[in-house]
Amino acid sequence: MEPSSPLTSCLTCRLSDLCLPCGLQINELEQLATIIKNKRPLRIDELLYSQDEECQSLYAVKSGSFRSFIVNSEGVEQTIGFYLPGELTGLDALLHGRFSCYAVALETGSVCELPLSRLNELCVEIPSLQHQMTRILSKEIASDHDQILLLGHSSAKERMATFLLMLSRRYGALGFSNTEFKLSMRRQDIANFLGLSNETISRQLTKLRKTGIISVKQRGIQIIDLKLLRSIVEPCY
Amino acid sequence: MEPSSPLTSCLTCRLSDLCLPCGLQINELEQLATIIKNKRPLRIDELLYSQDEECQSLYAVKSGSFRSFIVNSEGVEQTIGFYLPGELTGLDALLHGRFSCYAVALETGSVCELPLSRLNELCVEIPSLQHQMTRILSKEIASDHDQILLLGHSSAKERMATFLLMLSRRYGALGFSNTEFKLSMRRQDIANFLGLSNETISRQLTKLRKTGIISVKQRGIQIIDLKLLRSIVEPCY
DNA sequence: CGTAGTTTTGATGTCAGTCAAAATGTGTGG
DNA sequence: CCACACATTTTGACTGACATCAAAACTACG
Repeated sequence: MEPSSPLTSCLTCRLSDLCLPCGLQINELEQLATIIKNKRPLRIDELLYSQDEECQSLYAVKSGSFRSFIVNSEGVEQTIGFYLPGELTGLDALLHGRFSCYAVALETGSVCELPLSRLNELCVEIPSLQHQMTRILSKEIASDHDQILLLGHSSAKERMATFLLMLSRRYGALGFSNTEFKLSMRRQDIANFLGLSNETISRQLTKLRKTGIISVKQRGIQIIDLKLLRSIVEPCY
Repeated sequence: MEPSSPLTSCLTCRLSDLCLPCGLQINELEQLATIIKNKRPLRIDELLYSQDEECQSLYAVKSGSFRSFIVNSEGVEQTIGFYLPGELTGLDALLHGRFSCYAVALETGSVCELPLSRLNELCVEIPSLQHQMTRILSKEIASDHDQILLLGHSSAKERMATFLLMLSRRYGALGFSNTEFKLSMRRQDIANFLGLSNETISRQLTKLRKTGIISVKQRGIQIIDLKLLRSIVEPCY
């Protein structure tokens, strides 16, 4: 009998190169797999965790997609990011042991639950697991810095292009098409993420469609001219 | 004879509660102190490290202040943050081993250099040091999220107030006055950090001065009505 | 088929950017 | 100590990109 159900085993998971197991030996993977708890699938709009809630576990996205957002004292909501399969959520909770944002399912999806107490024990035992944790934390910081640059110094057009390119890259890394994908979030969510209004998102998508760079069918996006899309962000292209 | 010069010893450093040593035992502090290298003081505008440069060490600010910024492919500069004494820089380099931003001295200052190879060894030996590293990484993520919220959803007035309150809090934590301090950065740096123009910074400071909330004498700032300043950011105040 | 939610489109307003110039500060050499 | 050059900050006038408001079009789902 396996130490854990096949569904949660990191050994057979096709996401293992993107996720926490990256760089681990087989016996270490087995150890990691033993601490993972199954969480029942979440449905659209279901909360994975809430801001200020005590953080007992981190969560790795197994399927579906999630949106994280913070709410400030005035009730203003800011979408911080979107999580796709293989990505780890809740890293900002390691400071005080409480989640500093909400995470909500954008579609039906599932996660691997990693109880913090056991994860911490394992990190002491397996230095390469600790190392991978540190790399994931550092990656989050680097990508937050990119987001700060985007929000501080880009036009609506550049933000829209950057957003589509970011999804393209991440879907590509997952083995999906990097030119054709379905948005799991509403226009409103994209707008909030990019610091724009949903009307502006709509208009920018229309412009990109009319110039033949993309095709838009509701949530379905097809990137027709990837180079031209890149040139919006990097004119040297 | 001491294992390291008194200047770099974490045992006597008044910043130890804010910095990497937080939560460590005395013997662990001694170990940490042995790996710290002295760096000669940096003068204004001197680079501590550069974007894309190989990261051999992290740096903890000992005195003075630093500005970190990234430059995108178009040459656009975005100030990511300001580092005050007790704060650790270069955390975004842990992913690929290269700095992903520049760090420059805003005034004469000095740093403790922490060679990564030795720091990593020590983290394996001392779990509470590793834990503190993780907390510092998580703190950086949480504060980046706050910055994303600020850039995505705040007016110029709110950004200016938030910036002053952030400095007030951090100077306070260092044991300095939280109502009277000298800005070490130019208006242009503040503007770039907040995603605004330097003219807007100037105008916002003038407005705050005229309403009696602060007094401005060049780089010298005095917060006259802290509550009123807070109420700009949190109306419930 | 009808209702509710989402997206698109259009008209108008505003906050902050840009440009330009004046005011103030800083540093250097005589 | 002063005079000059240069950098930074402030102020004013104008502009423009995106927000806001409003309504229509589209989609989804019972």
